[in-house]
Amino acid sequence: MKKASILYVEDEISLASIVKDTLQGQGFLVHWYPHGQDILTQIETHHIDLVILDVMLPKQNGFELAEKISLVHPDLPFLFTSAKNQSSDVIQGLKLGAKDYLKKPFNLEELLLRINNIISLNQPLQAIQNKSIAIGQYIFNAFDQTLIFADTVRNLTHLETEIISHLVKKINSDLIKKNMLLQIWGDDTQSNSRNLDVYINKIRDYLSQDSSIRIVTLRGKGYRFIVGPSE
Amino acid sequence: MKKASILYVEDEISLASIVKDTLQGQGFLVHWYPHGQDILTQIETHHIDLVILDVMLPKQNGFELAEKISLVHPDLPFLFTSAKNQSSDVIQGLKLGAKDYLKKPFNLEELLLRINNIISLNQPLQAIQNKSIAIGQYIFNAFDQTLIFADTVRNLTHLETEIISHLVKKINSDLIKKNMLLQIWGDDTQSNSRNLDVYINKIRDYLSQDSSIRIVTLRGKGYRFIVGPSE
DNA sequence: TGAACCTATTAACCTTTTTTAACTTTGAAA
DNA sequence: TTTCAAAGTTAAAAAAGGTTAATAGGTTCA
Repeated sequence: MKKASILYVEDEISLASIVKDTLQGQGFLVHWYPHGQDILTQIETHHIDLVILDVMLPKQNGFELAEKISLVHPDLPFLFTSAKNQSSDVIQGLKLGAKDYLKKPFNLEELLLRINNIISLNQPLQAIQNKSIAIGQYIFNAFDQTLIFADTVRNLTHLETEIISHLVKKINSDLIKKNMLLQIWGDDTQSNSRNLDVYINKIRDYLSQDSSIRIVTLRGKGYRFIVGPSE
Repeated sequence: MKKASILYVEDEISLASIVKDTLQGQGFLVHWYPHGQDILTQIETHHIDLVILDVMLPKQNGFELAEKISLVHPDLPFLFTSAKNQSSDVIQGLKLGAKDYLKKPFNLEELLLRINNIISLNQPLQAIQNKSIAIGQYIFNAFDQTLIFADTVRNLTHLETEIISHLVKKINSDLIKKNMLLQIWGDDTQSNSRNLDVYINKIRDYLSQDSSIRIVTLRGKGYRFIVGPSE
């Protein structure tokens, strides 16, 4: 399972360092910043699964930051930590769309549990390995590298399997092409991008016997893998 | 949208009554019980979307109850409310799989926000998926990327779809151009702004067959998408 | 070793979508 | 009424992706 990546904004250095170590100890990839400047750029360049924002930051406070972030990335989950412990503060935070609001001082174990709650909810499909899963009328098995349609078994290559796995993981939601390239080839060069195009073309062909399956192109962004009644 | 159904176990009658009224006022269907007996039967007979458990209950406490429930219904989300406010209690509750743990006394608005967080997270996709919506005499489907007028299906591009989605979301109210640019392109440069102008022009054309639909320009601000008799 | 085979990558050419550019119109402020 | 920025309109340019085929790279096995 891939490490979840957390963006953490906290200006208290001693606290930040403890939290960072704890999260890293649990296998998270942590990007820590003492202030909110250039946060949007950071989100663009790194793949981020969760944002943790302190509310009282120098200059731009956590609430303002959250608003900016969710404007551009409405599906990126975030939570607040804060010494502002009034009910009204908590409510303001939650209203902004925060998945949680932890009052300071918080217990580290509680933080971890709450993070796991958010992240696990956000990626419901996990262990695809060694399990056959249905894609419309097809049956896909990443371990066997097979795609079955009505008694016909098609043996897939490694990359075909890899790409279908990515599609399946993000079924009915958006796949960012750049992320796919990074995860599959390790870099997102122009030529890898063309390569992926070729594979998508091939996979579209493989899956063409069930018309309820579609790989929609989000030009300039990626793809959306749609499986379901299309009426 | 269907009413979400909540199972609520709380032995303090006066509190329970207030919470119940509040939840019902928000459109939830509430099943309240002062103790945990026969809860599993209740879950079998009614469809339940969320369980709220007080921790300190007579006989069987909330933790025990939660264990029993999640054994049989591992995907049914639950949260605790409790006057047991020790960190260790919270952690114990979360470890059992609770989606949240509210310390008493809690603010009712906070409760509502946290409930909404849990319930909306639990049904993230269906809502968007494959839902056609009427725009005057047109039918728009963001998922299929189609716009239908009297048997004629127009396939939309990704950006066209994106922009119409934004219009629809703010139907009959103001759309701030800057926000649209940020959400769609990630920045609000001059050239993206001209680009949006081009798309608005195109979409006005697409929607021109129903004269009750208008995209009014709010010069220097954005647009207002008006659908309805044009008094 | 090298021929047959399979997979991945690159290339070439085409189509569609998005962006940019250029020119026109509009509307608010001076 | 003049002026200028914002938005409308149209067309051309540029970029992304679709498609198909050729090439490269590596295994396997005689």
